Amino acid sequence: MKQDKKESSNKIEPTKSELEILQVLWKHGPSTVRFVNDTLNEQKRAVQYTSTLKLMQIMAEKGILKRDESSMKHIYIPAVEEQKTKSFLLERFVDSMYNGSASSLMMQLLGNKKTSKKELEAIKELLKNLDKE
Amino acid sequence: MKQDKKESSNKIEPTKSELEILQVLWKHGPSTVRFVNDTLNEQKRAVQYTSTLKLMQIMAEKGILKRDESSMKHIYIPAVEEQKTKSFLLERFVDSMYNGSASSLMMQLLGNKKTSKKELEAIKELLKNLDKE
DNA sequence: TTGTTCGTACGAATAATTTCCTACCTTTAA
DNA sequence: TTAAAGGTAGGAAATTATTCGTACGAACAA
Repeated sequence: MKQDKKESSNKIEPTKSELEILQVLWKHGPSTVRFVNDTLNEQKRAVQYTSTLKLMQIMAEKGILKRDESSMKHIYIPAVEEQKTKSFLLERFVDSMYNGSASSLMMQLLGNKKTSKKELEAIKELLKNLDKE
Repeated sequence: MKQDKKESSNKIEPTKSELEILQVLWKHGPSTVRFVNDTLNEQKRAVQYTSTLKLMQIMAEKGILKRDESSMKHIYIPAVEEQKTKSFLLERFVDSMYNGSASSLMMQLLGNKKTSKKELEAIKELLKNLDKE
């Protein structure tokens, strides 16, 4: 039995705008276009309703989103789990920017002025615990 | 005295292709278009010389690259230091993907199957040392 | 000197992404 | 029953990014 249904290609390659939409869906769960559009306008930038609609339709076509058409107001939901997608994107980022070296990225993170003391502490704590295993 | 010269905007927003070119320059230092193009063709994908030329010219216009035109073969060099650019891009990535939480990213990294044992060890080591300070 | 090779400049074609207009249907309140 | 509000679909336009053809000058070997 095949694993995937009908996605022509199962590449997860969200564009910048698509990622913004995914953020909203990840944060708030399955949503209508109206909700996503409102949220984008509040939190990001002015964008026309039909623009968001179109984009989400395209994402559904591509297989990035699934949608429930049972009611008139379609409900959209990410086709792939948040963690899986983020893992993939992170991996790609590390590969292209740090030649695949996670520890290089770490170094950068630790040296980054923008990473707060609190964050640093949290990271240290995290690793300390991990070390005990 | 102003800090910047004539760059209309000093936003560092390299596109995907531009990033590929930056990688080459970061790795090999100031280079000619010919060298960059050859490297891309060897290590990445088939691309015409004039395409790489055009892109690098555009990058120079944007202020992403500087160039030395003293000899016929122009020499290109990144306008911003590797670390600075990488820091910026990493920060943006963390902000958009992990809501600014570096430790969240860490967690992801540690849970990622693709992060090798060796990498994990290196990271632990890194943090262990950092902890002593 | 002459032709071949290698370089830049620049315009335009193509591709990818994003935006929005228009048409038309459904729901709802008057 | 009708008008207004709110939905979807789809095409086309606008924007951004990428690719490459053509023109032409400089270097160099024959």
